[in-house]
Amino acid sequence: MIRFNHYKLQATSYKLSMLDVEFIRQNPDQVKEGIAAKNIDPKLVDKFLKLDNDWRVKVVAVDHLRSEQNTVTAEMKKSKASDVISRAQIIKKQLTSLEKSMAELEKKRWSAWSALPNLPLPEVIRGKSDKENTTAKEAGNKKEFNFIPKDYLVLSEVLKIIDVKRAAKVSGSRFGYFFGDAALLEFALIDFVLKTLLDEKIISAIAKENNLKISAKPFIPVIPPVLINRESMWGMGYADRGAEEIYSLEKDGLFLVGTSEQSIGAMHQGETFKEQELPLRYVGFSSCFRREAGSYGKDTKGILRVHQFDKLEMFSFVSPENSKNEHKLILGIEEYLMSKLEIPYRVLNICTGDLGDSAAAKYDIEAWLPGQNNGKGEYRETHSTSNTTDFQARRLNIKYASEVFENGKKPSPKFVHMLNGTAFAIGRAIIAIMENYQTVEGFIKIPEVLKPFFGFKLKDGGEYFIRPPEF
RNA sequence: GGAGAGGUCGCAUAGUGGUCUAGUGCGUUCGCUUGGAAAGCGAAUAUGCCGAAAGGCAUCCAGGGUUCGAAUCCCUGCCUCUCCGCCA
Repeated sequence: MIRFNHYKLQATSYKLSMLDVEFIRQNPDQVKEGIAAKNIDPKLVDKFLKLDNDWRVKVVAVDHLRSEQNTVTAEMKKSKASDVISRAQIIKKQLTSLEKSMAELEKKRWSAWSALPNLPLPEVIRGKSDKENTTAKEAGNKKEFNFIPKDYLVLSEVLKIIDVKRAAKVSGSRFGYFFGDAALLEFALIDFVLKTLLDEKIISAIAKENNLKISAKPFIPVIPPVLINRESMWGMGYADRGAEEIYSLEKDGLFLVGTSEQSIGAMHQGETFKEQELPLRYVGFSSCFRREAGSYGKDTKGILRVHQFDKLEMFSFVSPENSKNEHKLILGIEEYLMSKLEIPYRVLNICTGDLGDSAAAKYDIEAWLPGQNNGKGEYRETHSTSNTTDFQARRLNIKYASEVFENGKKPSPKFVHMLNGTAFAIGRAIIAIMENYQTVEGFIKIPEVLKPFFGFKLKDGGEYFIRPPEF
């Protein structure tokens, strides 16, 4: 169990905020509704408000006393009379004890505040668990196989491209080696994603396809650190609930990212963008690390659920009025990538009960895996995109400043909205390719869109099949 | 890992116990000036909290300590730079 020390953060983070305090005070019922919809006890709101109120009373008292102290200190410059000194000493004593009790309240208030998750957007379906997620659409043609399609693990056994047994010797369960063409598939997917996300024309076309009036600014490729500090992890909203999912290096105070979202989002902490710099879009590539502590017994075989995998991740910083469209654009890109790969998928609207702490809205994409369920096929999650609105931005103090005057003045900087979405989780994408592109012989045909990368291997007829080593 | 230097208001710098409610320069904004601009002149220019407001309080990397009083003194941590060592 990892323990995050919020109190250490508290003093440096008093400038920061989680949910807007003023909003919680003015709209407690709305906050309770949103929290309850996420299956979190709405009484936390009352707990926070009580502590908030007590703390404010203390702050006023302390400020008043400090003001007195400043007055006496100023007198002291002129006269060091004994009555002035004794008054100063009395104030100091009172202050010391008052400040102590204020600090205690501040800690309690801080952790109560910190425990409140982001609120779901009003249009998100209210639901208890993933069972109440709804299917927004199904897309792509499921191939008709004239044989029973095999599970990717069965295929790789013969093809010798994924090895979990040796990985178990070296690292334990839930790890894998990717060999040969499986490794090349990873590089091909990276190549394909970058060609897509760096191309303004493609992004513009995707926006048009989805009827979005939105900038077609390309993504900036980034390879971020995978070890990040506590403040950054906390700021991205991953340190409170679900901390047991995170690998930590206690000795160094560092944490392994579960997704490059965490290191990309946190890199702009404390910064203020100019409005014209937005949207700011990144596509990150990194290894991702997950303890999978809560998933004992789930997907224990193979590489569907592993402790380490590589992922290409989209991340956007946008102004608040653009975040819903940005979310749809990211979903649109995910769908574009899947449709270009010609893998059938469905899009899920994630209900409130299945949202994480930082998300206000979320869509998942599940790819069709024909080899699962004894060849009957099954949908499995491959993509996920969340709009965290201003939740992460508040915790990390990321704002943007408008150059447009309002009432003859520049408005003060506002919090940005931050969004993330999977381009490809490589392992799962490779699984989807293997199962959807398998042949009766147990070979894997390379998808059309990935062919350019495999150009040097293309055989007669411009095709290339992954085959067992003896071929 | 060893030795040294340093972290001050957007940037650059001054500041070694009360005169710092932090000076100066640059940048930025507004005004004057101008046919228009530049220059010049004048003014403004951090954030957070409490407050209806007036105003008050806090913040000089962070945390702790000394003191009636800390940017300044002491301790700890983090970060940056220079040199040495090790290293893809």
